[in-house]
Amino acid sequence: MPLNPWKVATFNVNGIRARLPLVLEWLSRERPDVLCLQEIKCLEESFPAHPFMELGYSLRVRGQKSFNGVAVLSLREPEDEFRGFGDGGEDAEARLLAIRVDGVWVVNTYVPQGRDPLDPAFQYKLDFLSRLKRFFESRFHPSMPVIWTGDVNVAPEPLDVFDPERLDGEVGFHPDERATLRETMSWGFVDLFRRLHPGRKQFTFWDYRLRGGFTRNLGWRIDHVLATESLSSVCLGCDVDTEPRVASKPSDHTPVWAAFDLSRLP
DNA sequence: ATGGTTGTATAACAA
Repeated sequence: MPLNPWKVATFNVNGIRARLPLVLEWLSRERPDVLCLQEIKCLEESFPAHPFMELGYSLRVRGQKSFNGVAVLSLREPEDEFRGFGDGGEDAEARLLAIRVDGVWVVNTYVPQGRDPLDPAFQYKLDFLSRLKRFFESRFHPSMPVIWTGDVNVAPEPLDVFDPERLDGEVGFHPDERATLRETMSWGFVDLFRRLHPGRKQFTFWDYRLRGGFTRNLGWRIDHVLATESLSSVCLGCDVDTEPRVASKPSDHTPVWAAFDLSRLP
């Protein structure tokens, strides 16, 4: 590792106010250059900004009362940002927040969960993923250093769910979602975790409702750090940190991080 | 088990 690896991390916190001590502890220890949060479940004015600022982070928050909500923390001040798609379409749900910092675009998304393949929310999820591809096409170029990260709510491959036979066709592991995710990723994204750890079964989310779900490893890999080729080529590591998932009062997700040597960017 | 738990508008959703 070089002296200054540049680190980005993603964490679906399932309520930032309920998770504040856990997130602060993890952030103090890991000190990523950028931390993307999803499901903060509060308005921007209710986000506990001060303890993060005391740790030296700049904050961008796109909040929503009770549901959804995303935030991006960064050690340096963002150089630019996108709050929502900004494409003229519906932008009421707080699910997208992007910043450019240290010359890297970091796009943080909380992709709709989809509820059930027969629910209208499922099509909304597919539409969100398609709209994201158009967002990437219109704002960036695949030759740029771009990271798409967050809770994507789709397990890409059978290895990414605890029981691929039983879960085939369920929300989160439906062929249509997997195909739509591939289509959006085809703009120019590499799944860093899978590229670095082929064949490894490692989840990022374990449903609270399955008793002993974490211990029995009944999980899903649905939180991702996806990067364009230039960043992928200087990636130093990408892994899942399960420690916050076994702490007291855990989120149902756990952080995923990736490190890069930006000085070697082509 | 059309179950289970958790966070938020502390009632009923959403996940």
